[in-house]
Amino acid sequence: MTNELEDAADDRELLSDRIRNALADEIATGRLEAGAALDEQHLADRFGASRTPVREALRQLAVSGLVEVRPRRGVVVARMTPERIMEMFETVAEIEALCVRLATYRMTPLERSHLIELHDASEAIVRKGDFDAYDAFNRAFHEAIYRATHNSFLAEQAIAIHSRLTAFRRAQLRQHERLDRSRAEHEAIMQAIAEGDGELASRRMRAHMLNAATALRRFIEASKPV
Amino acid sequence: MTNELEDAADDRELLSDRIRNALADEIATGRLEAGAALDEQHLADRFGASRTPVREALRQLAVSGLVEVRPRRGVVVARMTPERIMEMFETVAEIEALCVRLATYRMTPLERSHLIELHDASEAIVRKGDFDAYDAFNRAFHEAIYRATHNSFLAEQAIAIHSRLTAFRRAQLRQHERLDRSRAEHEAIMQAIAEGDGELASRRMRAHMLNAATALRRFIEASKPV
DNA sequence: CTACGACATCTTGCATGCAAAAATGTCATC
DNA sequence: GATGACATTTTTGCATGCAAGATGTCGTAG
Repeated sequence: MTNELEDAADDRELLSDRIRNALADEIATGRLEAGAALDEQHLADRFGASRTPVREALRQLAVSGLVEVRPRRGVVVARMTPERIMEMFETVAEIEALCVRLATYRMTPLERSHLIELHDASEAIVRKGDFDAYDAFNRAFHEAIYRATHNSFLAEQAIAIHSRLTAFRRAQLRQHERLDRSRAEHEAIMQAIAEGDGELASRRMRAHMLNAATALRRFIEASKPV
Repeated sequence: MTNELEDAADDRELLSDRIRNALADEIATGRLEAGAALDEQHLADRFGASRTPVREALRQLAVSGLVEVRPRRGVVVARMTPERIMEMFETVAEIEALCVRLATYRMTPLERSHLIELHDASEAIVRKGDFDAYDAFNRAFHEAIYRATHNSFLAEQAIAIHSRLTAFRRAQLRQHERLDRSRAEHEAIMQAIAEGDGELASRRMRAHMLNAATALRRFIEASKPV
């Protein structure tokens, strides 16, 4: 009778939602790798549920693009081409750029000081070379910017798209010098924000994100010697 | 045994997908109005299906934000506050602005001439005051720009967000002078594209979208004398 | 007349059942 | 050894069943 979700958080939360969240997390973190088949019965057994909530979860994941449904032929973790990944990175870069521009003009002093705090704390993380901690910080940093746009719809969209790249970003950030550069780029963005120059912050953010993408591309090409 | 989907397109398409598409269309066009309850059994009867595919469709619509699921209390068509609508408009405006900037720099001559053709044809539509035709043209115009970014992921996101505003845009465009102004704004955007000035095209597109939003806001405030 | 609560009804959430399509395996033929 | 027809197994797509939670009604107490 034991299953992974048995003592999960809230009993009022729907089973299908918990399964969806669990799978989304596994896909985002890369524990479920691209192309992996998601057998309904197998997942149902794994989560101690029936196929119905599993199916609902899979259909929902398909809408957010994390899995691919091939009618009557099963569901697989979304398999993305390098081109598509680069497209996603460019999109995220542009959205981050526009978020930071709006945020620069709209953030409250409180939001600004919170962002500075976050950024300052990241120095210690970089020094320790703690990839997981930097990952968490990075997410917090970018989400703080999204929220500072004072446009919650935009923030939601940004978070959704950003999170779809999590799996790739993790791989890419596991390089020490990239961690260093990432923080330096954040520093430059912070400066532009401090000066109230949204356009400059925007350009720097775009460059920051595209640098990350380029680092990733190199990483992919290096590890896949076709 | 008659139901609305009986002679629908492709027999290989999943029932749940057809139901989802049908509902998405009804919500986008406003035939199903915000706040309307979506009873599973009722919809199942309406589509000549059982509750299972209906439930799958509803859950998927919830992910794309068209409906709201209140656990154990049913599903309703997403009810949006004026603030949220304005947020959505701003988001769309910014995304359109970035799309047209990228498109200006990347579109092929073929894409450019296609866009010009579309724009030219819209003059007759405005003269006739054919709202539905202009609606269709407008969609085609904007989607042509999305595609011209040569970033299909971005284009998909843009289409998804744009379509969520369809219901509101329709209401807003049913004013003759707005139709006229809309075309004039397109004209200005086309000019910037022709000059290869992506930044200018971007600013004009943002203004164009925000004008539409402002027109809508007036419309809403006028029709809701609280 | 309002507030409260027991009861009845309706709806949802999930499990299970079943038919059809797809995948897989078997075996004969070339 | 490769190929293809056919049987078997597996898996999906959808229908149905049932229990628990939500909602509505009505009677009674205050």
